[in-house]
Amino acid sequence: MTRIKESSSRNENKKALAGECMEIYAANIIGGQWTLAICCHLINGKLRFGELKKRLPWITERMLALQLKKMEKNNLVKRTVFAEVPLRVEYELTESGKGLEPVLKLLEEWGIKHLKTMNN
Amino acid sequence: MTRIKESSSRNENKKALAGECMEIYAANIIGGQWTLAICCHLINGKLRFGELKKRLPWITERMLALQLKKMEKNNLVKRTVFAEVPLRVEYELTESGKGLEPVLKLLEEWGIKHLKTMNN
DNA sequence: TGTCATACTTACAAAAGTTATAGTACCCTA
DNA sequence: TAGGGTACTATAACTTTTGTAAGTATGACA
Repeated sequence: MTRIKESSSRNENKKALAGECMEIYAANIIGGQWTLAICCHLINGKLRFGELKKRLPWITERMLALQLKKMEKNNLVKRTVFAEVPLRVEYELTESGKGLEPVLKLLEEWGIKHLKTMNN
Repeated sequence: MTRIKESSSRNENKKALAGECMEIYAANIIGGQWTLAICCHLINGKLRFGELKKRLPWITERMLALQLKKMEKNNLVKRTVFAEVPLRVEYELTESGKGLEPVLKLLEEWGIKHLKTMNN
């Protein structure tokens, strides 16, 4: 999972900020390059690894696997393995993950407005 | 400002995602390590460079300057220089920046709830 | 003349995050 | 026995972000 150095100033700062401020904590959790994109696709229901891959044409398998693992660890998605052949693994949002929906909506609204202010 | 390589896959992916999805666009804008922290402090009114520095004890001058410059470019903050001696420079949120307030609130609420789900 | 305060900037280095490419394990089917 | 599909993993290279330490410009003031 690309280990991080617990003792780096960078990491310390990040933890300190997230510790004293819940919006920063939240932003850290949803902040990976592909995290929100994955959320957007899962918000309509569960998907298999391969389905997600198809919907995110530019992601590499490694990144998809890494992000999903991180999201699972962060309690955003639930992973279910079906012992079939070929193997089937399904990913779906947890309750906490679904709770992001209003956040995403607001972010989207803000983004639209903000983009307009940038174009003049 | 630490130039980025326009042609990297990484940058292309980022642009593609932000282009098709406004919540990702928004997340990219507020996603710097210190961006939200700075917003939180400016939400109560304008502050000078040195005042911000005091309120963010672990930030380096370099990072503060970089983030503020990026936030100015992204139309989140307005920079005003007063030709006094010693120099005085004030930073305040733009209208767009102030528009982040409800987003921050929701993020905070989500963060609090989410944190609870992680502690058991 | 030298020191002080403010608001930066620069050069360099380290860390974290992302991408590229190839390979694994499982078991089914031909 | 060989090939195929699914869901990954391993390793290394590369890009971006952040940190460290030192230096700049300005003009007031002693």
